[in-house]
Amino acid sequence: MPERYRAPRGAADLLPEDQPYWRWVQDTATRVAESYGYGEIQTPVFEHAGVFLRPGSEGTDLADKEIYAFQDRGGDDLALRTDGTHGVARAYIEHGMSSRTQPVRLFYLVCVFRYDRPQAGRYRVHHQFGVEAIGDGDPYIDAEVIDLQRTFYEALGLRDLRLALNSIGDVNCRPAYIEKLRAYYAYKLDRLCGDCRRRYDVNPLRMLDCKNEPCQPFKAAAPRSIDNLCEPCAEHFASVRSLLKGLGQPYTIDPALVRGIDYYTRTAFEFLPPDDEGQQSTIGGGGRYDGLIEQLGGRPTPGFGFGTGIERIILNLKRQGSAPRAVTTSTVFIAIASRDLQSKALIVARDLRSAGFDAVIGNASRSLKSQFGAADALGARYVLILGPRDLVEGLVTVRDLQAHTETRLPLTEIASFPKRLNP
RNA sequence: GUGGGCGUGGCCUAGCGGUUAAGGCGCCAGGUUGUGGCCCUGGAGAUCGAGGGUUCAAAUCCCUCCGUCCACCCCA
Repeated sequence: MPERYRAPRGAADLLPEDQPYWRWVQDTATRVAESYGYGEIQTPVFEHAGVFLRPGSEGTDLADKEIYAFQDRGGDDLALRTDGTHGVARAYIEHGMSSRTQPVRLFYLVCVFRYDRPQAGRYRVHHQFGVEAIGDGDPYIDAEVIDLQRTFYEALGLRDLRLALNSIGDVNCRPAYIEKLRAYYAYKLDRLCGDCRRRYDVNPLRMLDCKNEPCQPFKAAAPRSIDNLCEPCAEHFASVRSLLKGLGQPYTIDPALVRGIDYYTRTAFEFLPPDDEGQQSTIGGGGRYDGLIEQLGGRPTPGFGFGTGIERIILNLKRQGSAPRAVTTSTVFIAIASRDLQSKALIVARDLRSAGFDAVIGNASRSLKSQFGAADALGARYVLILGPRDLVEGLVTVRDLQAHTETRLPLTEIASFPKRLNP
């Protein structure tokens, strides 16, 4: 017995019946992004591992334990993409996009890979819709992209999402802030949870969103990054807030919002469902990454973007009972009464398709009754019966499954039969 | 990486120590030798997740492993 395989852990199949949701979300994403002037970009599923594993990326879970890295047969170190931003940034540099009109506005719909234990709303292969505006550090861009994201959610009917906003400073002010944070926690370490003691060394910012009970009292009084921004960062953040206010875009400042990817600077944000009880409920998030392009060998170039998880969007759409609008089709099912008419059926089906119908051919070795059953299961509107009895007169029978009516038509006129059937 | 729940035909579920593992959905066929959705009848389809153990006897009890789901970590 050959081994029976199943999809690898955390990797799911998307069956035909799942597609309406996916199409809906992806079509909406494309439409909204293009309406803001963003152009679609596709980058490879894998990159040189160094694109993701840069100096500074160590200490993040994403780089340390979630990356799918491998050597190919030629010995190159490659890695499956963990997000969309890295590849886009690499492509921006590689294709000299800095000589295009700035900012370069890009969007993508991609699958990304993270080695992690799957659970509700989390997979090892998941899909993201993302947007990147590269080459303009103006706070206006932050507001535009956040606005785009909310517009996208609302176009899907995802309402009441909460926007959590923070600023984590830049290379000029963050080191000092981190030291301040360390100083604050230094003499409290023995009262913190084990995770936080570990974070103290590796990534002190992460201590801010610890959920363990012993650490809660200290979090509230911890120094906040927004109170420790350098002047340019503070001005930037104030502008972003002012622009969001002008847009009527509600948000809450979340001093504990620290994003897990190393390249973020200044603005960081997340969209969360209104009832966000779960910890992995973030629907989408992003921020500014003014150092990334430079880290990848480009000239210093600011960037801003978000990524949002399609699986989580669909999860939330289903939770709130939203469904894609049903598509009405007019499929014609060709039932074959006699096996020697298969060749004829192929031709008739082709003619119907070029007349704009969907046409599906029945299994000629099955009874007509069975073929009608198949037409039903398919949701076909019409069944065209191809049988010798009609054919000797050059006719076919067409049954309307919805109207329960039936007509015989000349074979030469089938392309226009609905008009003849429902004048 | 850590913890917990669950693994019975394609799907959902009953059985929880003792004759050929039961039902529903779905699938196939017949009831109309050229006609659907309802109904009736019949049929196919199960190494009871895998391996080991206890027992006269195990889907049922024990152990190990695997898978899966949920939670933690973290993130979309």
